[in-house]
Amino acid sequence: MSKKFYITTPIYYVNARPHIGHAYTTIACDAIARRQRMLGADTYFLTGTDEHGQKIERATQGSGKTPQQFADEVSSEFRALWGRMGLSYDDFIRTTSERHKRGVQALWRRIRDNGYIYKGSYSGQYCVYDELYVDAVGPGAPCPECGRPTETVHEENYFFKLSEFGDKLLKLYNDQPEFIRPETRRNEVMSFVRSGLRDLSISRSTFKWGVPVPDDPGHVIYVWLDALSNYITALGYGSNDTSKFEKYWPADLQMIGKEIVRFHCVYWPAFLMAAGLPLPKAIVAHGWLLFEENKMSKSRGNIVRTETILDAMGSDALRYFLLREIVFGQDGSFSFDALVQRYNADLANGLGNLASRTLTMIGRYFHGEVPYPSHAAARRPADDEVAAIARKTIAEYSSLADQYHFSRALESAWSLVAAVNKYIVENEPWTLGEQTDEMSRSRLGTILYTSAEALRIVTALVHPVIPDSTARIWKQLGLGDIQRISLGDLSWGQLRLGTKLGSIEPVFPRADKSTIERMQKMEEQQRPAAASEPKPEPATQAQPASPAVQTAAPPTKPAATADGRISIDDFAKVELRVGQVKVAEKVKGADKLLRLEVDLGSEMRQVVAGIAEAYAPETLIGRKVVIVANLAPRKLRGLESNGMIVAASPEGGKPVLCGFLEDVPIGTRLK
RNA sequence: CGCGGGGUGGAGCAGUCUGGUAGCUCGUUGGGCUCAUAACCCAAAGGUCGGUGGUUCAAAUCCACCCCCCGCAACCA
Repeated sequence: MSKKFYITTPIYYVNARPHIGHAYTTIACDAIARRQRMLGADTYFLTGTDEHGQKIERATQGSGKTPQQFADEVSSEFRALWGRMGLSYDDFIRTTSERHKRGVQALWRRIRDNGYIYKGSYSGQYCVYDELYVDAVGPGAPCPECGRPTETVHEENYFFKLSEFGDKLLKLYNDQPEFIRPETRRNEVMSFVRSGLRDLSISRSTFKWGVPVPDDPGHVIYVWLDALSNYITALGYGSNDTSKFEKYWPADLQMIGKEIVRFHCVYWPAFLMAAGLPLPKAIVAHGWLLFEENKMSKSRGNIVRTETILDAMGSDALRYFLLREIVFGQDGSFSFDALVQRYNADLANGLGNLASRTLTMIGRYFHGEVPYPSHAAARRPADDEVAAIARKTIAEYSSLADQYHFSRALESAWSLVAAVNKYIVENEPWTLGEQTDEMSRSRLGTILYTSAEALRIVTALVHPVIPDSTARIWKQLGLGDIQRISLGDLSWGQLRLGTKLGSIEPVFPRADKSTIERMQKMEEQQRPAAASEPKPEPATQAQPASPAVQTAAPPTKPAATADGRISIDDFAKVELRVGQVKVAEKVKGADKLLRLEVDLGSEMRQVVAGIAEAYAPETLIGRKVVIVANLAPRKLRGLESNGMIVAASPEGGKPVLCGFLEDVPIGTRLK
């Protein structure tokens, strides 16, 4: 019986549309799944979407859509993109599907019947964004995870006895050091668990969009319990047919992003332990993908759309880049420049060119049939060296790929490409091609066989990473269907003599500056369109049904004309006045804040301004500044700020105070 | 002591767990080749691996302390 391999991606929350970060995780899993299939494992690759929760329910309020419609839309976007990228998942689970709901409820019952669920009440702060209760902070306090304001809630909930699992979890981490990788994540989790676990609220009664708690339909199951269980419900857990569950569970690898480590490494194993189910064998957390050094975020507007890269360069270019350039587990940086450079250097000039030169020569000198390597007089040590390097590469690549060190594995594969290029140059097959004597022909055959065989090996090894282009090279080598090869058996010398080459065509056309420009243009065109798209964030905040709520949505813009300009009346609402700084001092405990007392002529105002990094307090005394005089007061670091100081704020630079070239009386209004 | 990530040739990064000639890509300079996608190969210049101390026959790697940079939040009305 063949080995099985069950691999999962996180299920993606439909709160956000698919972007390159989602693609990164899924591509990594796809490459692993493909490799496992080529190794002969009975592989099952799961991905899906997470669709419940208050955030989704709120997002659709006032939009005219039901949560289900909204989830359907975004979920299908994920599937469309994955389809376009040819991702080889075996199943796509949605948390709103019947099979999932049934499974979650079955899991709930089992945990409950084992005595790990009780009813209690909670009153305190709750972060809607993270779907998380926040301990020990007052009303309106920001969420420690995301900084968004929390809401005060009073709920009767079901609780999970997480507190009973601390020791068992620590034992798990100790006994199975491979359970969480990389190690920094493991350390984080261990210190989190050591600091003590509290029981976890696992139901909500304040909203409806979720899976009902069995036997108590007034509650829905906590989204994380709901979401995490997808990994088993997709296998039929809790259904009539549990054959897949029996066969594939526990998972061999659960891939996650570093932001959800706690849920997967603490809560999930605890839930499983409580249910008496086997635990996954490994959880691997990858890093974040940054865009040109910055974190990608909606607010920055720098999320790169995967479609753009697919359109301009194809799926393999992206796959190769992400897995080669980024050290798996660490944060990585994406940029169009780096993408194109990597593509040209490794794929076009490296593998593509090697294929092209090798196959062209076989076509020209041997009528497109793989020639015979000579075993006799025409053999040179260099030929055996290439074979030796190839053998070493197979071993090295396999070992690194099995540890998910993609970048190093690929580096190793490309060292074989470089070795063959060098071999070709040093042996000058083109010179031999002009000779007709037996010896030269034999030598030429050996060189080209050696090159082609090395090419075949690289192609097979990296097929899981760049499936489309390697399949094409495989065809050009005359080898048929690459899917059928067995990686475990890959070894030097399997290329059959006389193999008839397919038609030769470039697999990786060179990219250049215009490719970059094209991608940038595509992104720019996308942005304004995206802005006008109905935002999932609630636009209507009219009914204060939930008092403390302030979502992260951009502040409501004042009434504006169609082209975004404001009337003079609107401007007149802003009272700008000249003031003179009388007192300036640092706000204690704050890096950026200065407390200023500003003379506006008619009154003194206390203003707190974020300019401490640009101006020393003493240099401001006596200086005339412009103040927004009628701004609503606001507390900053405990101090009330009455007004705002006007400054130019260069992107990424320090603020520069506004001033006048001529002298102006204090209190003068600006209009 | 807020959380996190870093400091390795000009740029970007591996290597650090498991000490033993510091590696890769790009760039620069000079040369070679012409089979190949203006691709390929060779050579050269360029590094006190943030600092100090320690362990060791041996430290980029292990230990201790310190310095600096970046992201996020607290604090940019």
